[in-house]
Amino acid sequence: MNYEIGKDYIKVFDKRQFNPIHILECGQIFCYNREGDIYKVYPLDQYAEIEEKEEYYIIRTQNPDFFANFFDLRRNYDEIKSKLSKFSIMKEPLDFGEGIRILNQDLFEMLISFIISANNNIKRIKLILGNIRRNLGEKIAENIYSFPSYQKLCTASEEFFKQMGAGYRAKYLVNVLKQTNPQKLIELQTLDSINLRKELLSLSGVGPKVADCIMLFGYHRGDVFPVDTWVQQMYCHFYENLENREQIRKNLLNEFGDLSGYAQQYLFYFSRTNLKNL
DNA sequence: TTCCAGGAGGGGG
DNA sequence: CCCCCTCATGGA
Repeated sequence: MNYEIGKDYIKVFDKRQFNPIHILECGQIFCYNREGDIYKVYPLDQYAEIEEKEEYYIIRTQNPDFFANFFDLRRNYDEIKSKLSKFSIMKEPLDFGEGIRILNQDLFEMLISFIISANNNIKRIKLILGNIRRNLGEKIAENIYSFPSYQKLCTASEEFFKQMGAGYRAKYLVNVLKQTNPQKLIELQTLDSINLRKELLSLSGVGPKVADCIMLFGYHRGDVFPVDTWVQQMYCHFYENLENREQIRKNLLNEFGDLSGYAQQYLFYFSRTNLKNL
């Protein structure tokens, strides 16, 4: 893709392959804010601001290399979209979510974030994670705090996570911090998707859907299809009435193969914002 | 008031 | 294996 890296910025010229609104609002990330025309993004302990210019988007950051990888800039999404466009069901979602990219997010942050996401809504997920950041993280910008380190999170109690709003998921968080750590998650990268999924499923608070989200947004696996309530509604609307999410997942994986992860994100974004009006 | 949200854990059959 | 229930919380 056409982009330019400077000392403290990245300019992205191909607006059809990079739309910060769709990238950030499509449900894959919880650490961002919009202030006027500027998007502020703060994965892990990094920080960037994105603004649209006439000929390009500019990402202002002290760590452009990190965000070039974070925004998956080296991947050509024209190819992916071209292949996906052969599926008739993808026509509208591709148009609606033009410029979506699958982010390369931190494994440990994905684990914690998507445990909290279970049976929850995005607004409240952002709220809970923001509470945890504000209480355990370090200030990295005005009113913005870093994602806490593993060591810092380990000092937190179940009662603390409940106070942050995590509800009954507080117990899962305390448990999972004992089961694994960031380094162990990195070491799982070498596993094939079947065994990686098996390992993730052994963790507290990680079921089929959460495991698939971690694999897609953290490990960037294309051969996963997270099935949540929106995907299920989408499937019942466009394919057939099925209540078994595991069966839905298998069918969609069989349909989209290694492009499943990308297809899922377009379909999820489209369904969550439009399906209720169809 | 009831229902729902990027579901998972646990028990019983 | 499957089916059923429960688990906080806040907005609609």
